[in-house]
Amino acid sequence: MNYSRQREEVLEQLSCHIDHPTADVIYSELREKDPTISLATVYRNLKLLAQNGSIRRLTFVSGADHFEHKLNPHYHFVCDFCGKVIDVPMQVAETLDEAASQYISGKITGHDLVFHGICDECKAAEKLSVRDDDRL
Amino acid sequence: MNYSRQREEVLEQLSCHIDHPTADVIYSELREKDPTISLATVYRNLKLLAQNGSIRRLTFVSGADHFEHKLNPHYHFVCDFCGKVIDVPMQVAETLDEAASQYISGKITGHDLVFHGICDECKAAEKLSVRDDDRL
DNA sequence: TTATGTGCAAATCATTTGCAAGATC
DNA sequence: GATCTTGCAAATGATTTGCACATAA
Repeated sequence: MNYSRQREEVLEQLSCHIDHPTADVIYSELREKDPTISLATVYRNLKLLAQNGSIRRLTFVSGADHFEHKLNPHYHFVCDFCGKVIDVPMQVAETLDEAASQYISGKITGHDLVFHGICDECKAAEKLSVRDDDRL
Repeated sequence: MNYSRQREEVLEQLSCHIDHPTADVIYSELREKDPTISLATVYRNLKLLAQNGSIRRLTFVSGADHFEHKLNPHYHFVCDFCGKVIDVPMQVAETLDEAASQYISGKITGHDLVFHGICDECKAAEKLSVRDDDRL
């Protein structure tokens, strides 16, 4: 990955946020300093930076939202290669909510726990062909 | 909420999935049984059903993706009213990954933990005015 | 017989892509 | 100079909305 002023700006702008802005927020803020930067460049660089691990995209699964019928509460596993969502039938840890309540002032009603990794099928496929990570 | 055949169909179609389909998948499947149902109706009903708690929409924050500069790993709190994302500086529980690995066959690389609830500002505002939950 | 829900098409929002021009190595 | 990156505008994908008609209470 070559150097680019715009990518540097995107990273710097994100770094000075204590909250978690959207691409559009970053774009609007950058426009004030650099009136020619384009939204596409912001999106492109956010994606690149997320792929190389410098920043994190907060998302459950990329693409369209997924739905499930509400049964008993449970956790999920998302394959970061194919995007598949699998239920994890492990015990839900209610104690986590109590632990977190000491750190935030709002009222906690529950939590979502999503494990990330590679599913068996993708793990097998990965051995054969290296892929360019288009997700993230 | 009145009864509607279409809403019933959406709920039933989702119930018979062990995976986590998108709105479009539900729509395509329903079209075979009920060739006149519209995509808008599927979206509308998925939203209503999620709002009334019958089903769950799998999403981190609704709307555009959010980004953060990667510091040390940490958890998040999302206000279900205003959508705000706040860092939770509690200790990350690596033991969760081990626990989950007994239930799934893929390789786990990490996890995301998102607490849900109501932030202080919304909690205060809520006392004054009841809102119609447009999120979800 | 009023409020609610539907189907359709158009609108909107988030994100990506094609392409010609500019920057980097 | 070959390759990577940008800006712009157009394209795409996901979801919502306006409106006239149909259905439920």
